[in-house]
Amino acid sequence: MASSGRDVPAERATAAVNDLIEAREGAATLRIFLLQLDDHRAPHAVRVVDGVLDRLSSAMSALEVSGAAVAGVQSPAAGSGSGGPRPQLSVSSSGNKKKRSFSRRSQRASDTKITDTLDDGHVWRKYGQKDIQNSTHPRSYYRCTHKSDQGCNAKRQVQSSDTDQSKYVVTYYGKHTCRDPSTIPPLVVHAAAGDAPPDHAAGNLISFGPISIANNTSSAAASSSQLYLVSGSGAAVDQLSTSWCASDDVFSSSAGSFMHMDELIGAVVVGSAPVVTTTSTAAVVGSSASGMDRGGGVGGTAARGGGAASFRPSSPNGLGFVVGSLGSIDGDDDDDLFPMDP
DNA sequence: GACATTTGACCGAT
DNA sequence: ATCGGTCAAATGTC
Repeated sequence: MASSGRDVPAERATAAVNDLIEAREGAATLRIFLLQLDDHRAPHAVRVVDGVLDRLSSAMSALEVSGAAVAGVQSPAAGSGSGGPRPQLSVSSSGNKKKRSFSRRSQRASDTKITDTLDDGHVWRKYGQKDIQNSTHPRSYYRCTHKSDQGCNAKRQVQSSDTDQSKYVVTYYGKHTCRDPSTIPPLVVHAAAGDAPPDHAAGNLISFGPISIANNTSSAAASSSQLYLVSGSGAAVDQLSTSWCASDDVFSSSAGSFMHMDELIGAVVVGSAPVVTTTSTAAVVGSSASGMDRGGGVGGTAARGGGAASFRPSSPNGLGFVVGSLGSIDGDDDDDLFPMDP
């Protein structure tokens, strides 16, 4: 079958080039690390790594000749310099069914990898699948699951390898601008004397990463619902304790017990994920947060400074959530802790 | 009910 | 005309 001298598929070549690049970067990192080692064997290790780097460099320069064509790495219209995608073509309004603004392929730099797992630490949402001309396997199209809530434009295409069924050719487009809950360091906003929490909040500060709200998003669900709770009493303020939130129950490791949401009266929640849309970071959302339940609540504090806020209806005591950019939560200071998408 | 996936249709590029 | 990427309605799952 494959013995007829066919060219290496572009995607495989691209993957190979990318692997070389990554290998070289890794080796370079390792070299730096070795140079910092206080070990008599380090110089020898550095020489070995240097050799590896040389080999990699020469292999890459050899590929570079035809590599320009090979590389999806540097797609023709790759807009790294030109500011990304070319201007959107006018949306066809002729059709009464579907209209769209296209972002065509090859408009952004891509990064192709061959992996044996589809789990890359991000949560993806599949939005299409196509049979591809010279491929035996269909290609699946994914976008970051945080596209809707954070405007993350990362995408990937996944195709089973033609040569090795157990492997996938994964091509990434765009970069993640979202914050994955599992990778976010807990954000703790210490209440300074000047920006004291509201009376009833008793200094409880809760921060969380981007959330998808509903506890149903497969692997992300668990981490999405992590809450970090800082007790507001005395020295405990400086103690960060990890809390796990399942539905309405919050476990506080410092408290050593489960707390019901209702007990967290007036806690201030600071997050990075605009549950609503990225354009509404300054909106107070009481009824339309896509995932958050709605209802009335504390309001005052949570909404102060312009975080998008929504409130759980099940919380008669008015636990408030501030969702979205922290913004100038305590005044006019432009003290955003999270960069928000335009 | 909310969210994810499937799948046929649409549409721009080639 | 064909291909590939995306949309969005229908469907499935929790």
